[in-house]
Amino acid sequence: MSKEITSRSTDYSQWYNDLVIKGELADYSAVRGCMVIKPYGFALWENMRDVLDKMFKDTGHVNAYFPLFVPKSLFEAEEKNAEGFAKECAIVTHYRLKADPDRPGKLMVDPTAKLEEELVVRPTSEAIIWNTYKNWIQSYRDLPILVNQWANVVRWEMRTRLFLRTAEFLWQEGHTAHATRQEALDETVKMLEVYADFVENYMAVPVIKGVKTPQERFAGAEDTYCIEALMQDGKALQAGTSHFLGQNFAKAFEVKFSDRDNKLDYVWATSWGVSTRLIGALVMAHSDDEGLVLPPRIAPLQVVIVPIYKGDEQKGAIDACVHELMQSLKPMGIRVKYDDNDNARPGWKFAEYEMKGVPIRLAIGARDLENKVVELARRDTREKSTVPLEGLAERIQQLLEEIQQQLFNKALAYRNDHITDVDTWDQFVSLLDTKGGFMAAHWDGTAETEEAIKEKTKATIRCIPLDNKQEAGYCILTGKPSAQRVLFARAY
RNA sequence: CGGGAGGUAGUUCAGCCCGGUAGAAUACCUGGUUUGGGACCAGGGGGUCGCAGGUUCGAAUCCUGUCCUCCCGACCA
Repeated sequence: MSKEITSRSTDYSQWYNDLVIKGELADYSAVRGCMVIKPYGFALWENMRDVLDKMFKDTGHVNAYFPLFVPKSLFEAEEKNAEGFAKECAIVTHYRLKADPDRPGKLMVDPTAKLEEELVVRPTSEAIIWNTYKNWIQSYRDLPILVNQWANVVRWEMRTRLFLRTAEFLWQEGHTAHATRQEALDETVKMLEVYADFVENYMAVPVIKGVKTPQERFAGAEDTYCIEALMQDGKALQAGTSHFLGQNFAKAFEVKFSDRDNKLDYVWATSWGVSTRLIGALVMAHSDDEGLVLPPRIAPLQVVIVPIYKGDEQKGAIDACVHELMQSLKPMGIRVKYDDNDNARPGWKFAEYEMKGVPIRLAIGARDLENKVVELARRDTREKSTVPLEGLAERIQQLLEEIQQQLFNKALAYRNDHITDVDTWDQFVSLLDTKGGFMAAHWDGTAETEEAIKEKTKATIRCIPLDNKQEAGYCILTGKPSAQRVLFARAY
C-alpha cells in the first residue's frame, strides 16, 4: 500500500520523513527549505504552544510582537551575535516589482526600488527587541521586563530537514531585562526548568539540563543553558536553550537604567526559545515502524472510536451507545473523535489512526453492544483488550495518564541506558559507532581539544550537566587532568 | 556549497538507453454487494510528462539552462 513506511532499521532518516509526511504533520513546499505544516501537525503545535504559553504567563511573562525585519545597522550592533548569524540571513534589498519588458506577462525586480538600507529577515530578535527596550527602560522601576513573542524566524540553512532544521520555523523567544546580574541568571535557569518540565511532562521526552561550552554557546551570550534529548538512533537533539546575555545587548544598544542610588548601569538580559523542532524530537523519541506514537497530553486526538456494523439498524444502535460515551468523555476534556465515515472500512481506519499516533482506539460492534463491552487498543503497546462500557470514561482518563507515564518511562530507560561512562579514546570512538548515545567522558576544558574531538568523531560536547558530579580524571584525548565528566554525542 | 539520486494522473511508480497518438497500481466518481486489521464486482473521469529554451517533420524521451526534493558530506544560535 502507498501508506507503508520505511522501517527504522532499514533507513532511519527515511523512516522519519515517512512519519512526518504520511502521518500528515507536514509536507514539502515550493519554497526551498520551507515546509507546509498541515492541520494535524499544526494542531499538535497548538497544543504544545498553549501549554507553554500558560507556563510562561504563570511565571510572570507577557506576550508582545516585534517586526519581522531588522535594519542591517541594528542587526550588526551586537557584533558577536551578528557574526554568528551572518552566514544564514535572508535579506530584503528591494520593495517593488515591475513588468518585465523582455518577458510578456512576467515580473522583474524594479532596480529603481532599491532600499536605502537592507532589511534582514530576523534569524532571532535580540537586535530589534533591545533597540526597542532602550525606549522602555529608564529606571530600575521599569524592570524587570518579562516579554515573550510567538513568531517565525528565517535561517538560511544549507541543508534542511522537516521540523528538525527548516529555513523558516515557528518558535517562541523570551527576552527579559533585569536590574541585576543575579536576577538575570535566576531567570535563565528558571526558564530552563520550565522547558525541562514541559518536554518531560507533556512531551514525555526525558532531557538533561546543562550548560554549553564556550564553543557551542549562542552568539552574543555569556552562558547558554540547554536541555538535551536523546533520539532512538542514539543521536542527541538540543530541545531548548536559555541564554544569559550579560550586558552585551544593553551595551550594544545603550540600554541603561538608574538604580536606587541613582547610579547608571547597563541592563542585564536573558533570552530563551523553543521551536517547531520539538515536534521532530517528539516524532523521533516515541514513534515506531507502524507510525507516530503521540503522548496523550499533547496529542491532537486522544481517543478515536470506530464502529463496526452490518446495516443501518446496527449502526443506529452503535451511534446511540457512542454518543452517550462521548457525552461522558468530553466534559473530562478528553479529545475524542467518532469516525463513522462509511467510505473506509474498519481495518483501514485502524491502520490510519495507528499511523497518526492516536493513543487509544475503541472499536464497537453489535457483538460488543450485546455484552456491554468495547475493544480497546493502546497505541503505545499495541495491546488490545475487551473492557466493559460501565465506567469506561474514567478508565480511559486513567489509561491516558498511564500511557503518558509509560512513554516517558520507556524513553527514560532508553536514555539512561545510553549514557555511558567512557575512560579511553578507543572505547569512546567505538561506542559512538556501535551503541551511540551520550558518552560521559573527561575533557581537558580547552576549545582545541573539543574541536579536535569533533573533527575526529563528529561528536560534540552536548553539555556540562547542571549539578554535575566533581570527579578527578584524565582527558580522553590529551590525557591532561580534568575535574569532571562532560556529555559528548553526535547530534542533530 | 561539493558528490550522488530524483521530479510523468491526487499518490507511488513504469515508459527515456534506441524520438512516432502517455501507461499501471492505488486514490477519486456512479451503481451494487460488503464492514471485528488497509474489501469486491461493473462502469467512468483525471496528466501542457517540474519550468524555460534548443535540435527535429515530430520530444516525456536528445541537448542547454533553471527551480524543487531526497541521501551523503561541509555548515548548523
